[in-house]
Amino acid sequence: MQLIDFVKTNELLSVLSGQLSASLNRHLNRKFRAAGLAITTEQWLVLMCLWNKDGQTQQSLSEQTSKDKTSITRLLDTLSKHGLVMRHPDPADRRINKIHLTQKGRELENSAMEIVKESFDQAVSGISSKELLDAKDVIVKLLKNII
Amino acid sequence: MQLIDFVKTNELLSVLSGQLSASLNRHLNRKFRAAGLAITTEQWLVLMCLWNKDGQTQQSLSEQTSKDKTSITRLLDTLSKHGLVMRHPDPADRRINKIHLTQKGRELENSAMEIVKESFDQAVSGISSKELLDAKDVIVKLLKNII
DNA sequence: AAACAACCATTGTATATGCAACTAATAGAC
DNA sequence: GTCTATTAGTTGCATATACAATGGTTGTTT
Repeated sequence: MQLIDFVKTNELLSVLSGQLSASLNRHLNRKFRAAGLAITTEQWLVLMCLWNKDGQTQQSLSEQTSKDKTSITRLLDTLSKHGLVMRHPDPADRRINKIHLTQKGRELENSAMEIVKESFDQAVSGISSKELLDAKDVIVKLLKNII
Repeated sequence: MQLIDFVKTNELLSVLSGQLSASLNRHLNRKFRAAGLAITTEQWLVLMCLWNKDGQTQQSLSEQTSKDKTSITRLLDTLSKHGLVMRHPDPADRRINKIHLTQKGRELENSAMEIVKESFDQAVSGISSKELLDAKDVIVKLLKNII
């Protein structure tokens, strides 16, 4: 018996959502790789924050992504190593790094978002908007219950 | 703006589910630790398969948990190191390891499942059964779309 | 029986994650 | 102004994850 079946009969929605998350993660990682984009889903998530607003602090990225600030430190180490972002110390507050996209980092936006959009379109095919909105509401409620 | 808000306005249900998964993971890990149980959520998932049916192969565990068999190899390395499971080579087919719980591994079941139940009860509080079932259906549909 | 394919598990390598403890810098209280 | 609390970021450690490649083992074909 697949765990998914066990879960279905035991109401473990949360486990299912973990499988969805992991599955979509793998899916996206493979698509990025297949398209020659040397980024991971996690890196994309951080980049998306920066495409939305460049020059943010690590603390801010940590809050937006709900990742530990340690994880952000190391994700940025990798992104920096790959030449997609740079840390700029803030002269006004020397505790702070402002994170800026490089040219290379900015150039990734269109191709990466296109791949993401394709994947998400595939994921939601055959599911109505109402179903998606309702499911999203439930997930938000679950999130609020355990935060 | 929290990423969660960005996501809400952009229909990225999948990102939300990733946050739910990560959040519940952290939540459970902390509860296990607080209760003095030296296991992680991922280890619990594998142990749950074994509590359900002892003596399975790694391949089988891999399929049930939707994890790569490499991940299972290493999860079992850890579980074995901690004395919760043992690998028994199958004399009938020397490619196979049968994974068996130790006494210590069996004894964990009740306390671990109690903690999980508490957490899940907390997560679903204030959400109706219908909402949960509908959300689960949507997640299963999403999963099938990207597998 | 030999050759080939399929299968199970492991190792190498890279990435991601979070807790605890730490350093450094700023803000606030007095 | 000094002492303290808070904040931002990093490092040490343990864990988790997956792809690619490999070693053995079993099954299949001829």
